[in-house]
Amino acid sequence: MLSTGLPQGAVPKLERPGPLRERVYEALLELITTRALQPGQHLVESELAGHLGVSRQPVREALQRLNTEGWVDLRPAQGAFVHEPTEEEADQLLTVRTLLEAEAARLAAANTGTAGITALEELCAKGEQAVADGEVDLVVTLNAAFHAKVMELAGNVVLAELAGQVDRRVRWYYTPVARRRGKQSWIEHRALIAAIAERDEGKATEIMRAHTEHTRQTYHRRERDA
Amino acid sequence: MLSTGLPQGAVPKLERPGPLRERVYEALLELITTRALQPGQHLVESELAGHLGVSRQPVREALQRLNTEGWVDLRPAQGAFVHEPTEEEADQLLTVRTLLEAEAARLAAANTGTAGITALEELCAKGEQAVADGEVDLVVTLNAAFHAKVMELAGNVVLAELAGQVDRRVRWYYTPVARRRGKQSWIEHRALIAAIAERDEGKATEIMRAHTEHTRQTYHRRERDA
DNA sequence: CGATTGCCTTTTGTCTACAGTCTACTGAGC
DNA sequence: GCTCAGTAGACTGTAGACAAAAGGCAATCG
Repeated sequence: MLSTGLPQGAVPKLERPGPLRERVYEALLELITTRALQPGQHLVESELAGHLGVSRQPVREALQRLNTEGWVDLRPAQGAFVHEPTEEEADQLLTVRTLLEAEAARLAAANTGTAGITALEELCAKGEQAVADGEVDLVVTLNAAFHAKVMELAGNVVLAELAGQVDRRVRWYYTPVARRRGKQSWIEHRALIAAIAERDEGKATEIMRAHTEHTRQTYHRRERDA
Repeated sequence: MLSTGLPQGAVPKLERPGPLRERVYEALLELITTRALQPGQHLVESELAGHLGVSRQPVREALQRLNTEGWVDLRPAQGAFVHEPTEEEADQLLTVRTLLEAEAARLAAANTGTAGITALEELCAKGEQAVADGEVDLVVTLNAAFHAKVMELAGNVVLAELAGQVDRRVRWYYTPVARRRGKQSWIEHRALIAAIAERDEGKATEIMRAHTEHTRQTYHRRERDA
């Protein structure tokens, strides 16, 4: 026990900058997902290093991590290139996402108590409000938060980690068309909450599966309507 | 098109050593999975570097990759430690594995032609032979090969990648007890092949699910019987 | 005798330098 | 005019060196 009379949360924890490679990683991921770095673009280590004001080393480490996670392709002795999503890959990612999310819904239905339900309902309310207000970016954020919450309630850390990566990449592919699926999406969220509250595993699984399948179909409609 | 009259596979590809970090990565992974490096052990970069005859840099890069894949925990400014599997984590991992493998079985049933069936049957025959001969290591290898083949037939690269990582970690946790599940396992493999050959997606899914669930139960029996 | 504080060792985090390799361009030969 | 060899440039892959942070130990003060 600390014998100083300081109140618990008063000390701002003296924000440590954290490892440089982490921040470089975050920065690059941000640049990629926002399309500031376009697919296929050649990433030169020294350029990025100079641009970010660090040495090549942290940049290298960040690039390698991005490589293992599928964001960039690392061609030997040639450099890093932003990964170019293919139609097939997007479809496969969506398949996996459906699988993981559906399982998360099932586990959430099995484990969640009233506290969790309340949290979901709050997020859902916020989301519906954001849709009504036409705040597109906020809707996207809240949608991610909702799914993340379901994942959290599932209580499977391994599953959550995998789904986190898959989701982020799906969102990357999907961003250009994410705008159109607004209202209907939150209706489905409501149904999911109900199923979880009833602890109906099968129902929750099916609703989530249908929900992410709708997302996939929206994605595929992209080409025709674009 | 190459105009040289050389046969296609004749040139031994002039074996390039490949990036050092890759080889270091493989080496460390081998050391971890074989328990040469025990869970919780502190991995010192300079030691590993000296031991492997390389500089610290490739070791660092390998460690970071191992970190993102969950093999080691990288505590800031303190170093790398071999990850210590917990009971809970093992269970979650097995859950995810069941999920991924079952989906792979479903997709394999949907896509596989006669060539694929033949390949599976060959692997299965080899496996049964190895069980009969009591060649334990070979059985483990063939089991992995069989599941990898099913995954390949599923034709979903993303799914395969995820399952590959999960499987490898499961096998790490599971190795000490992997010995006991021999004969029964290959009977189930036979059933799975039949379901895939019939293109019965539901049946294939269920068989694979039951199969990996058996594995999980075997794992949990470990404590009592050990 | 116990707690605290300062120093010291160890290890990581970062930067700079050098060597190997691939690409693209230039110029000569056919 | 086209092809091919040669060469120069650029970038990555690797190594070594320096600085900063964390943990451990001992000496000191209460």
